[in-house]
Amino acid sequence: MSEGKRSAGRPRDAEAAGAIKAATLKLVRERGYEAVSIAAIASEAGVARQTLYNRWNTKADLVLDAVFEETGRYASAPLNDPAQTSRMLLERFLVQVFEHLAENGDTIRALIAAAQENNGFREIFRKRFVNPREEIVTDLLKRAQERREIGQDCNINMLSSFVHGAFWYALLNGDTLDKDFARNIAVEIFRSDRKSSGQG
Amino acid sequence: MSEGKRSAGRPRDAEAAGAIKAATLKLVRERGYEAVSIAAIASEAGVARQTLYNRWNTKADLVLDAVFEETGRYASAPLNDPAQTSRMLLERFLVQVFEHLAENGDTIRALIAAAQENNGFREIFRKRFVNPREEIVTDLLKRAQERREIGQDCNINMLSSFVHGAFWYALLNGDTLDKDFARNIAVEIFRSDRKSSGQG
Amino acid sequence: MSEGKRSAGRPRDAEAAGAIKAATLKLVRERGYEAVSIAAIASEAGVARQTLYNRWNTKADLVLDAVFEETGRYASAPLNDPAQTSRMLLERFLVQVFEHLAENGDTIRALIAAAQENNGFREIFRKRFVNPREEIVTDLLKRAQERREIGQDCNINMLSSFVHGAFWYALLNGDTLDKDFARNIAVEIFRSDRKSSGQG
Amino acid sequence: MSEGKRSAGRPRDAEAAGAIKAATLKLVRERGYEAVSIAAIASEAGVARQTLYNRWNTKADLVLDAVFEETGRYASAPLNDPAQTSRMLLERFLVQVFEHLAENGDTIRALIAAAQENNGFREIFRKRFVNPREEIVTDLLKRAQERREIGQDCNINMLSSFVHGAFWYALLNGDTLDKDFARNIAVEIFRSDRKSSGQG
DNA sequence: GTCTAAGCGAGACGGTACGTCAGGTCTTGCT
DNA sequence: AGCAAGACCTGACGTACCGTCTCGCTTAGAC
Repeated sequence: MSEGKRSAGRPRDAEAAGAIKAATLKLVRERGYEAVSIAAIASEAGVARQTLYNRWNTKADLVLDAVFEETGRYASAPLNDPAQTSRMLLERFLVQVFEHLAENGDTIRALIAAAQENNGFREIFRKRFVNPREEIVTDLLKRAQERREIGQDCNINMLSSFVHGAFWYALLNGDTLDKDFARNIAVEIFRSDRKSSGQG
Repeated sequence: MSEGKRSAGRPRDAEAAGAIKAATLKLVRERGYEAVSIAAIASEAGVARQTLYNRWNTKADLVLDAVFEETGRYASAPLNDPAQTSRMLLERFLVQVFEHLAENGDTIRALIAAAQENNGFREIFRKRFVNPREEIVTDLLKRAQERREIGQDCNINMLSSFVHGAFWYALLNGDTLDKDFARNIAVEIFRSDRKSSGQG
Repeated sequence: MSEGKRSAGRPRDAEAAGAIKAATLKLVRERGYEAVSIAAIASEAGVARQTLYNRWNTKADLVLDAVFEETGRYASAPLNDPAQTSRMLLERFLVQVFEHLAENGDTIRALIAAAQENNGFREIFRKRFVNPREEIVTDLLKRAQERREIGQDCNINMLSSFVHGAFWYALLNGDTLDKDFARNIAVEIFRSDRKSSGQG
Repeated sequence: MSEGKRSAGRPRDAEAAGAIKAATLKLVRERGYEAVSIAAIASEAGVARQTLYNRWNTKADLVLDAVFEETGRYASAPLNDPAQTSRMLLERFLVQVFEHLAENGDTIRALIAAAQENNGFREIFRKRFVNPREEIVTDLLKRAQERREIGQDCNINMLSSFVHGAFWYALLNGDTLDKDFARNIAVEIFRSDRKSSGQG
């Protein structure tokens, strides 16, 4: 009863979606986003080209879906572990993200690129990818504020932008995202002695 | 000594380069990077398509050149004005940048996207575009450190990444880059009371 | 049994082939073989350029097909009319051929030219165009030999080469192929008093 | 006095013409007429492309010149040797021609092809190549007629067309032109017993 | 000895055509 | 109504030639 009236006609092949997403991820990782054609994905998945068009509007949609299949389920309960400092939690979060990017960075970069060339896709990408991750960090920072690990009038959103911006900037410019980088971000966000007057 | 020996053969049409770059900028602004074909640029410039291929290897090269023609010469003596706080100088720099991006943001976004799809171009883009701007901010921050406006052991490069990352992130996600945003960045970078302990 | 199993997928547009061949013939007749581009044919036929590439490998293949469409079905039952001398039959055949060439001579010349520049095409042209016509003449000459209208040890193939050679030579050199020419060929092939000794 | 007033300016490089023609022949023999570009000839000859345009209007003109340089000087005094039958003389002439074609056949075929695509060139080709060779055969046949080796009312021009037509036809269709073929042509042209009535 | 006219090497230029590729739509018969 | 297959239209790509042009340099005879 849950799904209302099943529409007439042949139902969609249940295995097709999985095969297509798997093929998409495989090819995008191997060759890069731009070098992969829709025909190549269909062929790799053993599926007719039209089947892709039946389910996704654009290549970007499809790749986004494929990446999320794998990616959507990360993220981690322990980010509000009260036994840890917020700095430690942020660092741990970033290490997780960077590990994910070690494998998927090129694909993500391609998605960011695709988002620049298609406003509709940029919205989808923002909603399904950017915003959820942003929320994780702003939540973390809010708790830090509650726990007095960070100043009351700090601009949480701006700090979040610093965090994400820093690694987007690095990612897009080809810098390596390693544990040091994660720690350095966390350190600098939570630094108390930014102003030298604190030392006088 | 100026230009060495002129190579043999008919010299390149001096006006063509200008016309091509102008046409490129015009079309990229009107239609976006991906929607502009080489043929369209050639036609707009009143030039044979082959002439473009004679001078640039890829569309990205050409657009980069065209953008730099206009863009390379901004940037601002007064960033070391000793009568101003570094926070004010940073804010002023960001306002300048954002004004430039108001017109060229779409093109820059397209270039960043193109850089993700072509490693060679990413290097060029980094050298000719990213690094110079980064240097402006790190220089500013170093002087701030010398003037004790910022802590001695702050990570200058990380703060610079925060600055650039913040507005790249906003730019790529479709946020507006206005004067408030510029001020907020500067405020947060130079905040003294980040840690709540400063209030205890 | 007629056409075997129809292959999957959308069938080829049945009208397209006709339109394309008609356009091809029209343009080749108007402008000559070399001056006709594939794009022009496609445009004249109201069809995408790619459609031509889907069906024919080269312009020569296409033109050959187009010419044969019109040309393949001539040729004439009455060439073994026993009430006529072989000389008359040959003359009548040549008149038919020359009438066809009056309209298609330029196209045929272009095909012969194309055959010189492409060995594969020369083979096709020979099989589909040259050999069938040659056979008509050799058959006629064989019957003439059986009917004692021509010497028993005459070299039929050589005489056939004389016939076709004579009008190819004329065609390719721009001479007119009229009824007189047809008659003169037939007369000379069947001449009894070639050697002056026959007059002594 | 012979060559009128020499025009002012730098005289044409005397060696260039030779080098260009040699390069032309070499490349046309190696690659075929259509596959050779003017740029390739210029490059092979070590000469500027414009130099070719200064001296020849089209590629066909150039190739024609190049072939004639080598070819114009054949042909043979002994074709009126009174001690030989005309049949023998014709055979000998054809053997000479076929030997020449063994090396230059492809080039000649290309020229014939080029003549079909350019009326102006066809005229030149006819005057400088076809007619002289035709005259050799018609002269030979006229002498044969005077010597009563051939009937008085034979159509000399038609027989000449048979001779040239036969080997053009063979050449253009890719048949081999060997000594047997030469003999068979001569035999058939001079056959006395064409009509079987001659045997009755 | 300049002057002048032309050829030359080099190579850019406006064109035109090529053959390929990809995207997105459509039309079949089959499931 | 979805699917496999594949033809179709559109339009961009990068390459190859063509014939013309524009440079700076060279080569001569004319003045």
